Amino acid sequence: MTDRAIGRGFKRGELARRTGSNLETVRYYEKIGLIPEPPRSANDYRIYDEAHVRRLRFVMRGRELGFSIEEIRGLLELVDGGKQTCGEVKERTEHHLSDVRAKIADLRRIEKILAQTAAQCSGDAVPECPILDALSSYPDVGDAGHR
Amino acid sequence: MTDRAIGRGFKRGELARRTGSNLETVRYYEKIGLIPEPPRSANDYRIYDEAHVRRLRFVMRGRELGFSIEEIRGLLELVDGGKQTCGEVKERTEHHLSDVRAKIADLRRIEKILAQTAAQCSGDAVPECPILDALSSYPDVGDAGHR
DNA sequence: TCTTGAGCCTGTAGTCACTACAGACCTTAT
DNA sequence: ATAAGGTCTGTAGTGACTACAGGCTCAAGA
Repeated sequence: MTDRAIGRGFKRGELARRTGSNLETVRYYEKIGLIPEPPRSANDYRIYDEAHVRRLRFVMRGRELGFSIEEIRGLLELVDGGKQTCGEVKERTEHHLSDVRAKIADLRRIEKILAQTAAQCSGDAVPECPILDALSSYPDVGDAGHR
Repeated sequence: MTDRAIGRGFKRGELARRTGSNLETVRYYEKIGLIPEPPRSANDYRIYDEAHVRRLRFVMRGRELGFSIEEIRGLLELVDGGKQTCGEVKERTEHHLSDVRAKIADLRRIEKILAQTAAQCSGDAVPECPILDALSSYPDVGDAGHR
């Protein structure tokens, strides 16, 4: 192969390895336009460089912090547009932060219920089970769409 | 229709309304075997009764508490088996509780990073952005599969 | 030289837990 | 008579991947 001729590029496997991403995810991100289509070698292998590594790391870091693909796409547009105002980025980050905090609150509510219910339980080999009772009783049926 | 003739049964819409679930979700749960196939009226409408309401509420409550469909299926098998030992149920609940706590810990870590990063940001219309810098730097690449 | 294995290519299907829709049928009220 | 609304079916779409089948090229070992 002509890798050396093209110069310091590397293939998909190495990009995945360097970024800690899954091999298939690389192709997926390319398909949905999060990372650019790289040039190809003579035998149609994708050839990446350091810029691709940085881009993919940005995406992965965003995912790790719980941003959705579309949020990351938006952040990348700000970056690519050049006219990235820090204020805009900060606003989106804070919006996302409030999403995260809402999720935490939700999970804490669930944690509380589970812990309380489990504590009521004897753990014996008895057919009566307060946990199953708790699952069977369904409070505030008329809830207006929260998850 | 022969609803009254069949006696105190009701149709899918009312089951959904009574349980607060989505109309289509009822059919979905039936398809995957979480709630039993109800008898049908002459015109092929599903006819439910109070037992279906209880069953569906159990499922929905479990989902609200973050149990997966398969976990709920398992819980239902314990219930249906009759030989439900409270100990088994408690064990599963506590296992799930530890999942929930792990998720909370994860989200708190994320919350912290986001809050710190946003705090560093001036919010001005400046092209340099500490948030984008933070997203670009990708710590501990060699992470062994946690989400 | 042959062969084996690794790595890459493509497109497609599967995952989870729904949700939505199209097109047909039936019921109910006006 | 007709219009609105509920129900039936199967299928497709969501998000964010992940996995696989079937085929190609390439480098190294026997």
